[in-house]
Amino acid sequence: MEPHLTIGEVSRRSGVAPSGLRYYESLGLIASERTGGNQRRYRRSVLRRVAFIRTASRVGLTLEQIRDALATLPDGRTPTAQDWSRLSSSWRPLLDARIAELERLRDDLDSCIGCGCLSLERCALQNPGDRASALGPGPRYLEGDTPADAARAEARGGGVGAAARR
Amino acid sequence: MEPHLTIGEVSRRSGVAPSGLRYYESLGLIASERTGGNQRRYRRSVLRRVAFIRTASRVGLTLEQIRDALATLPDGRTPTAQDWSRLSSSWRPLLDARIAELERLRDDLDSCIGCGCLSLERCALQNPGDRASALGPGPRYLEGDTPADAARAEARGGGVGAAARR
DNA sequence: CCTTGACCTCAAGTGCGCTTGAACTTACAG
DNA sequence: CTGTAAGTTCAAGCGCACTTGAGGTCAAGG
Repeated sequence: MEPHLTIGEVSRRSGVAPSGLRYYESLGLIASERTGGNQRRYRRSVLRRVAFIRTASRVGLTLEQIRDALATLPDGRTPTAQDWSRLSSSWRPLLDARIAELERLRDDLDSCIGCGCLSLERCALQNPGDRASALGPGPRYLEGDTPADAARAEARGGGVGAAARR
Repeated sequence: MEPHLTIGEVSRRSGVAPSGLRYYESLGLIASERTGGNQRRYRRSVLRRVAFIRTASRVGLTLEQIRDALATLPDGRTPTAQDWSRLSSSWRPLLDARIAELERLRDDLDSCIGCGCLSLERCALQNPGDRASALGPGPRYLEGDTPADAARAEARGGGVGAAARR
């Protein structure tokens, strides 16, 4: 299968803007060949790859983590359904953890709502107990000096592939 | 109650770095008085306010939304437990929605995992059906031109106070 | 009085995930 | 052949939530 999709076609079919696709390529998440006139041409498999990237991103992984996960795909051949399945199944625990944390937060909220306390010392909302925090892929990924930062940094750490672990 | 907490004390007791507290103040989320020597002094109620900010932030609100929510607190008097309760109860639907979305994503993942499809046309993961997306407070808040961006922008829109509704 | 640590302001930097703009080239339809 | 839509590169910008650094001031103990 020779590459024949233009960046515009991939963009339309994936919902990712051309600039986004170029950005993905600059990070090594997708690849393209070039025409004589230096224009990108993609093979159809890039669509699945982009689909994976978008979904993984929705799940909350950083592009770096996704790149690492994609790097574990077989080199020579086109990835099989099993390959993709293996990768995406690794999201499961991550999703479970995120859901659990939000539920805990919600329940704490419920138990606090009557008192309106939000006390720093006593309130469950303020003292998460387990220090699992990070809700989404927020900003600041540095390990910090403050307790709050440290706790946040802890909560991080990917669940896919050889994701950067600290 | 005259203000007597230094920024360092508030920082230690809230877990928010001094720079963070100054940043909050610059955005109008908290207030302080000054000593003769221009140093900040806080009243104790700022601790509860900061607690609210941190928790709301964990829930996924932007600082702007939080500021708007805080603006609905009574002007003259110190907020009561009921005031805080009213504010934080507005998080409930937001949390519920986020949880529901993640669960849907997880379930879709489960049904996809066998096939490893991630097909752009057929896969539930790729066609969320309802276009509720946004997982956490990610980047890019502009309403975009692409379908993907539009869908993302839709998913946004706060649930607290007079949050910017487009 | 002096040192030390905590505080001040202001501008700039960071990290992520892109987008935008300028200046230019290519591909294709008529 | 020509017009135009779509492509190219590169640098810079954006939005959020902060942090960092430079250069200086303040407050309290010895």
